Amino acid sequence: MTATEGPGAADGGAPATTGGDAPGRSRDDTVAAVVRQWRAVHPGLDTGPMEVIGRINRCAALLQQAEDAPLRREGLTRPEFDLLGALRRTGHELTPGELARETFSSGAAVTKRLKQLGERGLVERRGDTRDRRVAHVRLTDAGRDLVDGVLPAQLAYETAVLSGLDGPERGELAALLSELLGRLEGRLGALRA
Amino acid sequence: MTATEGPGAADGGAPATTGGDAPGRSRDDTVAAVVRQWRAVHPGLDTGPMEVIGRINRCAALLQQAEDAPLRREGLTRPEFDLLGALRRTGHELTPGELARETFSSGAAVTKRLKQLGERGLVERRGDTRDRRVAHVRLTDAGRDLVDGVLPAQLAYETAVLSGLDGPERGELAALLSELLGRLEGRLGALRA
DNA sequence: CCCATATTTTTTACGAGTAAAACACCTGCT
DNA sequence: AGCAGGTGTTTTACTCGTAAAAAATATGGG
Repeated sequence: MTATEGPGAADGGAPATTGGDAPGRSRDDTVAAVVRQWRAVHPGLDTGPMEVIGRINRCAALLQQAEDAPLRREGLTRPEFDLLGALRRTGHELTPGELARETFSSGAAVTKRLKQLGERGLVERRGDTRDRRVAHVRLTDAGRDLVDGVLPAQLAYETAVLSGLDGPERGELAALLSELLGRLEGRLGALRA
Repeated sequence: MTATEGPGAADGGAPATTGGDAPGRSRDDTVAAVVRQWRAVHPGLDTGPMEVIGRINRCAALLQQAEDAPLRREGLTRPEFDLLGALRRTGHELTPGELARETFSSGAAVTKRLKQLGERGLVERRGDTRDRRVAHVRLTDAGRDLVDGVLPAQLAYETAVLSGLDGPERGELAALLSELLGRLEGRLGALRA
């Protein structure tokens, strides 16, 4: 989780609320073991959400470690690649603020990354003529080439990492995650109390 | 996801490989938008895995922010809680090395956390009598009470956060994630080349 | 016109994690 | 016994992200 997370986390739920049974027999992953321990210690607790949240966290941690491999080969961290990718996929210049929103990171982090990427000749900046507070950032040719060169390797690697899931399973997983994500994005700000 | 990630990341796939259609109509989440942008710029690319990996990363990021709330109220970070939780759910003492494995973090990180948690009176340590390199860490009464006090709030909060998914959906999602996680945990070490 | 306030970006101070080296200690071989 | 090499833990040096303050500029009301 990024970095910071773990299956040692607070998640492990009872199969009680498990409705439809999916394909494949129940593999015994780390989270299942953690859940069993919690249930043994606190039999009364509804550990349901752990099954989902714990696994999302752990999958994210493992996937990121894996995903980083092709990026690292090109000397990029994932946040850096995210920034370059945002510029590449939108196809136009973005301000630091827009980049921060686009990559879900703080403005300060974007400032630092831009400085580094600029020194490496991957991005350029120009000031806005109307409003002299704002800057406009764009990819250099080298930056664009780097993104275009890394992206296929990145996607191929991700495909390999996901190869355990067949087509329909992957589609179902994507759909369920989309459902969850849609709700999280819509409602989380309000819940954050 | 620990930490460092983002939907600005390299994920966004074509619905091409999407087999079985899940319940609910396709919500338009952030990842879907990112995927559309990538496909517009690179029409030939198989963006399939993005749909899954991008969403897992983004969900992990959002969930963690949400999850942190009940923990923060008690002055705990998630890694700290993971460490205390490992001690609580196993029910016995653990060595720093075991704690590192159990919480999927580095030994150095565990050393630092133990120091802080020790200063707060939540854990205690004693040296092994046979092998004087190893230490044994256990929860103090205060530590155990803290975990037991926070856990219900934590789980309740997680339930609320997941309330967008009904029972069967949650079960299916847990099953699919378990499938993926099982394979990742088994195979990732080998793939890490 | 000038001031108060808001906005965009950068700077500062600091906390947290990591990798690699350092320590301290064990174990087995000779 | 003595030492080579291995294991468990901590320390060191460094990187990276963040929150909060600062800097620079815009905007609207009096």
